[in-house]
Amino acid sequence: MKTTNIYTGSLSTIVMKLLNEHDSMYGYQIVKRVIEITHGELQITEGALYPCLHKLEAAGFVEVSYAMIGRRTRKYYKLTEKGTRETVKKLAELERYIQNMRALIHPKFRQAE
Amino acid sequence: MKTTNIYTGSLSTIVMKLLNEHDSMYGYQIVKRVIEITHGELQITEGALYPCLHKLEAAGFVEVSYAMIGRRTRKYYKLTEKGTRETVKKLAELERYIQNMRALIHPKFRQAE
DNA sequence: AGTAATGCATAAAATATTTATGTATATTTG
DNA sequence: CAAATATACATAAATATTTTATGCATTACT
Repeated sequence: MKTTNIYTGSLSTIVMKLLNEHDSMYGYQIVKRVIEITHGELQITEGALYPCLHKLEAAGFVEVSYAMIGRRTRKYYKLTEKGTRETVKKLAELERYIQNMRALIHPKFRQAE
Repeated sequence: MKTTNIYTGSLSTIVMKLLNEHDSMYGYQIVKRVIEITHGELQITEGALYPCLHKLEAAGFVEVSYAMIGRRTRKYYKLTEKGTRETVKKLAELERYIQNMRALIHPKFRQAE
């Protein structure tokens, strides 16, 4: 039984929060930044990241611009206003997740009934 | 774009921790207990729970016993020793997840480089 | 008697991620 | 300078997980 990945379902939250902080980022930069912040504990795969970014774009949560670096095209993603509102929701959801998991895991921390 | 479920990937951790606390539980009880603890915010579906329990059993993490309640059979799950060791790992993984997500979400909380 | 709750379970569809692969440019290092 | 590594995008197949839908049967409530 391959242990399930607990990070499943968190990718878009992570990406959107990073975009919210950095104003504008490109894919490779996101991958590196996550490794940096989590000290290598979380390594986003490109196969997950790019489809995620494309979905965010399709949903109107990010907008895209291009930059030429030498002869190479770099694709920048930036949160739209709609995307920023969605990010707020995602972060609130994450906070609730953490609170709920705390309640489940540390019964002492359970809120009053 | 249907928002992704952040609880994805956490089900077996939740189940194993509850089993660890309660010594022995049956499926329906797990569903109800999670609703109770999270004040209805997390509702485990049976379609997810039962396959999860069966996988835990196949992996040797839980063992099963039956009880007759009236004319109805109730199936109890109990952590094995191996399952308890796995639960410890899962909980450590969850703590790391929360720390990493905190580092990603609240840059102020980031650990020293 | 009919509805809701208890209790198990599976299957189809939807969703998400990992792994593998592909293409191309740029930089570092022996 | 050639080879290895890093940068940078992307997609497809396989895998994993969950939601939604369905089914069966018993028990409690109204």
